[in-house]
Amino acid sequence: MNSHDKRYWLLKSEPSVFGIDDLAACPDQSTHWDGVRNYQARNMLRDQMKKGDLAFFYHSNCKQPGIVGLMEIIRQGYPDHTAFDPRSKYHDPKSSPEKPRWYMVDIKLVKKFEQPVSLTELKRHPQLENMLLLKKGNRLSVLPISPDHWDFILSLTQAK
DNA sequence: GCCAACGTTGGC
DNA sequence: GCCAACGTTGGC
Repeated sequence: MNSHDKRYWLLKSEPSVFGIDDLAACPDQSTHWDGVRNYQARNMLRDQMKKGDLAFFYHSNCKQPGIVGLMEIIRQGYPDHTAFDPRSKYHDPKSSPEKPRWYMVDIKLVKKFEQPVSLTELKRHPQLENMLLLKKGNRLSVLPISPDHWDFILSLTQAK
């Protein structure tokens, strides 16, 4: 068991690039969360995300943006090797195995919601008004979620 | 496709 | 260190 307190996160991905159904199709419904190229997000992946933490899967930049499922962090931050690959679209020549600049975690699908929680719905609830995701201009692809918000959003997925 | 709100780059 | 130019994100 983990001795630390479990933390909650939200991870964004464009479904046209990698959506929750792609994750569901992965062996063991698990893969690495690669391609994060923002320092603030990197720091959270590298320093704060721990094995056993839970994360919402958020579909961004698509017709129906929203939270579509939840995942577990099964491996904490380690160097993102796609940065080392010149053929990868995530290649960064300034990152090397000796001095990695970017990090990723491994995640596993826990549940795909039968009823996704759309961005529109999230905005409708005053309980969520200071959620980072809903702050103006927010563009971070990795965001912490407070336990209260986590529980509240989960309760929405069980609504009829 | 538009555009606001960022983040990054690089000249000075 | 400043800041203009540029690139990206992401809702609409």
